[in-house]
Order: sequence, then structure tokens, then C-alpha cells
Amino acid sequence: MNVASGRRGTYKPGRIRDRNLESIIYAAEKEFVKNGFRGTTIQTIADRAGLPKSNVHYYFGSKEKLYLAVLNDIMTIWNEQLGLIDDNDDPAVALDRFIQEKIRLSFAYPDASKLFAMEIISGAPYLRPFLQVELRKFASSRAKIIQKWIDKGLMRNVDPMQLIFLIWSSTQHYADFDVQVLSLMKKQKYSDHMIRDISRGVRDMILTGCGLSLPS
Amino acid sequence: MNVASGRRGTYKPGRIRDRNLESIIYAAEKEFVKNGFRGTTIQTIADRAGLPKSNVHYYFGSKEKLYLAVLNDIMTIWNEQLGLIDDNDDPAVALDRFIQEKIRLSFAYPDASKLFAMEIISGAPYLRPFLQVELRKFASSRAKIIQKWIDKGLMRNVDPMQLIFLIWSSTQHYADFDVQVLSLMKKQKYSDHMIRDISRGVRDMILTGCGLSLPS
DNA sequence: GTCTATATCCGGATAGAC
DNA sequence: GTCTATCCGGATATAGAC
Repeated sequence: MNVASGRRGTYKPGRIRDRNLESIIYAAEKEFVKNGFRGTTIQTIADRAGLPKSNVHYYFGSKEKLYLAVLNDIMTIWNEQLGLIDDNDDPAVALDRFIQEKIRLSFAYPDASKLFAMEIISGAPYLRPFLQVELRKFASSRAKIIQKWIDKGLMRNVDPMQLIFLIWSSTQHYADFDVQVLSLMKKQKYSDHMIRDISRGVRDMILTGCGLSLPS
Repeated sequence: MNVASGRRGTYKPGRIRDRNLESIIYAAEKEFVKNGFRGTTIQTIADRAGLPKSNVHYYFGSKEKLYLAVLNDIMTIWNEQLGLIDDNDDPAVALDRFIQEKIRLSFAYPDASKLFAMEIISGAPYLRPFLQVELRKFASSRAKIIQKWIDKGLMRNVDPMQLIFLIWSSTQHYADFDVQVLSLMKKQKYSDHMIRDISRGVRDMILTGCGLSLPS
């Protein structure tokens, strides 16, 4: 016993802790997507993470704090792509880059996209401040850029906010509704080939809808 | 007491029952959207419906049966609009009608749309059979019609399934993510004017994306 | 047909052993 | 730092009074 407790000292402090934190967050994300905040039990999260239930309380204090930690993780991923449009760019190039990046994130982190969607659909009880501050700032600055392109006659006269919503909805759809999409396509999972097809299709449809085409 | 129980006989049999069934389903839909299936308690449903808890059990037997009844109600609404494309129509006219009807339903029954979305996002534990049978049949028949239009050179060469997904996602977005959309537009609720704008915008964007325009 | 009372179980959270 | 044992509130469901 002395030996065992002594060995703990030989581990880099924080190693186990970091590993546990990460596996709990990962497990929590999956469970919250499946059952929602209230419907998820700490026991199933702990089971999925391979830890005893009280470890989760030890690391995160409460279910609500854990949920917020998961959302925070997701918002971090999200924020990585917030700086992607520049109004000096050609609109077709800039929109293409934005759409491709959004699709890449959707396929790379489908559970993040799903949990965000569920939170908004169920009334955004935890993300309302984020919507009203960061997201509003982001959306209105991008809308202004799009409006400038329209004013310069570089693209069709569309409502900029509607264009943003269209990009968001059409790209997220493949992550959030993957069960439906895959079922209708009679596939088990997305292949690289499908992802490329989808990527191209969404991009072409939206650019064409804006009266744009990529410079070749 | 005899008088009271006697009066019951003067009510049309089924009247109270029908009213109660309806208000329970209505209340359940709202609660399931807010908290998911597991996170919803029968007590809150009963409170919202203005009935004692055991009445819910009396009418529906179990929480799961109630959930299925709600989903069934939603699928009925959904099926009302399943027959809306005809391949003899002009594609612009037919797609316009389909999009308008989808948007109308989204704004008329936002909770139905939301609950459907949550069910799919969380893995479609109850609607998987529906996806694999009815919805697959519907989608592939519509895809065939779109493909015929393309073959006849009536519209741009797009992936028909992708077009269907684009219509679904862009129209549902305004119902499912209403909290986000309204927050970004700094509005409390959708006005008739906004709905018309959105309707036109989505329609124009998708038709233009398909290389179509409505006959004037 | 309707509601009150209750049985049974399970969840989140904590205290305290190790 | 980690896990076992436990408290307590609240959930579904039912039995039975009215």
C-alpha cells in the first residue's frame, strides 16, 4: 500500500487528471446528445468514461457545471473559424472558404454540432448570453461585409442574414441529421467521397444562388 | 354527489375525453421539446395540461406511449404535404409550391418541427422505422422527378437528394432555431412581414441555385 | 371515469474511508 | 487524490377510494 501510494508520486502531476477530464467531457458530450441535459445521468457518463460516478463530481462539482464545460469546449472549436471572411476578398472565394470550413467542422465534430443544435432547439437555456453577445457581433459584422459586396454589384441582391442562415443550416444539416441523411442514402457512415460530393454540391448551389462562380 | 355524477351523463360521451387527450398531447409536445424524452416528467405535462398526474397514465398508459402518440400526431401533419410535386409541372412552379408549403408548416407548427429534429439528432430511437420506410419512399420518388427535369434540360444539373436536403434544412432552420434567428434579428417573435420576406428569400435563393426562375 | 395515496426505484450530491 | 456508502428528493407507475 505504501508502495502503491508512493508510485503515484512518480507520475507527472496532472497527467491522469488531464486524461480523466478529457474522457469525461468526451463521454458527457455523447450522452447529452443522446438524452438531453436532464435525461442524462452522471452514472452513464461515468460508465462511458470508465470511471466511478463520484469522480465526475470530484472533477466538475455538478452536472450543470459539467454541461457548461462541454458547451464551452464546443464554443472554442466554433470560435476557431470566426475570422474567415474578409471584405477585400472576392465574394466567391471568401464564401467558398467559409462554406468549406463550416462543412469540415460539421464532419469533424458532429457531436459538437448536435449538442449545440439541441441546446438552441430546446430554448437555449444556457447559451442565450452567447447568442446575444458573441454570435450577434459575429453575424452582424459578416452581414455588413456581404452587404458591401452587394452594394459594389459583385453579387446578387440577397438578404445578408438570410444568406448566413442558409449557409449555417445547409452545412449543419449533414452533421445534425446524419441518421436521416444516411438512412435515405442507404449508407452506414459518410465516406470521404460522399463528403467531397456534399461539399461541392452545397458550395455550388449557394454560389449559384448568389449569382457567383469561382474563378478558374 | 348523485346530482354531480348524474350531470356527467348529460355531457356528450367523449367530449371531455377528447379535450383532455388533446391538451395532454399539446402539453407533452412542448415539454418534450424543452427537456427531451427522458428529461420530461409526467408531472410537468399534467400541470401544463391542468390535469392530475394519473390522468395522463390513465389516458396513455405510459410515458413512452404518450411520446409515440405525440410523434404520430406530428407525422400526420407531415404526411399532409407529401404529395406536392408532380413531374408534369414546371420545375420552378413545383419547387416553389413545395418550398412555400414547407415554410408554412414550419411556422404553423414550430414545436412539431422541433420535436422531430430532436428525435433525429438524438439518434432517432423511435423514428428509425419511419425514416427507413415512408420517408425513404417519399424522398426517392421526389428525387426521381427532379432527375427527370434535369434530364429534360429544364434545370441545372444538381444532385436531387442534395436539393431535397437543402430545402428541408433551410426551411426548418427558421422553426427549429427560432431562438437563434430571432436573437440575431433582435426580434421577440416572427411577424407576418418577416415570414413573407423569409419565404421569398429562401425560394429565390434555391430557384436561382437551380438555374430556375418563376414565370411571371 | 377520475383522482388520492403509495410502492418502488433511481438520480444527484456528499461524507468519509482509503 | 480516489472510490464506497449513503442521504434524500423526485420519478414512474399502480392500487384502490370515490
